[in-house]
Amino acid sequence: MDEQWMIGQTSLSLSLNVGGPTARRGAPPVSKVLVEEDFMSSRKNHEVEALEAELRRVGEENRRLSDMLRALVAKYADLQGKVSGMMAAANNHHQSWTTSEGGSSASAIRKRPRSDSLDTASRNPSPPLTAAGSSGRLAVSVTVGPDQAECTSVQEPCNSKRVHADEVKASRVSKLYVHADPSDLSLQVVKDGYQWRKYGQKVTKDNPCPRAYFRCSFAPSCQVKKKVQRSAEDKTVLVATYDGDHNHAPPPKQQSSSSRKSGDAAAVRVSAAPVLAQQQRKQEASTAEQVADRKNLVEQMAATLTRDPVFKAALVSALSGRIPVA
DNA sequence: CGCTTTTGACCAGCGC
DNA sequence: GCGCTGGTCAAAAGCG
Repeated sequence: MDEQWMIGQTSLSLSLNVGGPTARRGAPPVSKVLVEEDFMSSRKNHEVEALEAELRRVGEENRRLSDMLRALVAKYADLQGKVSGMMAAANNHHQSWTTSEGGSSASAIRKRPRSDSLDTASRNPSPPLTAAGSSGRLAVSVTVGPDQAECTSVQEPCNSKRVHADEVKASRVSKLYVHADPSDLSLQVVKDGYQWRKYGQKVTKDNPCPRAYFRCSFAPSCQVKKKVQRSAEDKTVLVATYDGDHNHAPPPKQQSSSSRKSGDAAAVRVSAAPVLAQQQRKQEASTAEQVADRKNLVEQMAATLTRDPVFKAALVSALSGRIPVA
């Protein structure tokens, strides 16, 4: 987003001209003055004073809100700078990651050898982890990218296998939070454009709601896994944990909708919402794509803010104290 | 008939 | 070694 644009919009969105043109001193409607001048003169003076006071108050409110918006924009610019730094660092890290691709793979951390667990997982840029666009659902994704794990090289010998595996795993794990209808007990509502096959369900210790395990069924060699579980705190929130990167493109809409359960039209009406990891790995993206990425990032941020009760409360209190209750 | 889901069993890691 | 826990397998059932 362009903060210059935002600043430029402040006068548009916050110029609350409540008093209207008739509130100006010395410019009353001529026809009314002719007809009711004597009768209305004292009352009009009263109204003009009131309107002037209202105008001053609104102007003050406008100034305060503008200040708030400027502060918000400044904070946004600060955060954006940090994100840019992280992206640059990730780009450097990704280059070294890619060059070390020839050796053993991260899939070697798998506990059990399986016929389908041959190391075919590539380190291709992961497809967009998207927020499901089903009606009324709100999703926020959080990705832990390779840059956020210090030791991600799977070729380095490591004394602690456990720590090493955790680091490798953490480097490819991302979470997606989806607001779902609490009456819908299904864990299938986390639609992200990919085809998933459920292969297990387990009740975990820290959460009474069962956790469902999914595997990417679109490409047999794709080893991406997804865990979906309702949040223990808020059962309307589904937490989808993605493990690994898809080594293929997202299935076309037709194919995605051919699946019996995942055939929800809304499920494929997914925006190509980028997550940080994807942005970090796609420096070569075109300018148009970058603009779209930024737009989606802002949408995600807005969604996050609107879901934050603290933010809402602060906004309500800020506005309620300044907008008169007629 | 082929694919997906369900669900009990099994396995490995970890703490005691 | 034992029990707990998370993750996975695989047979059976369901569905279009």
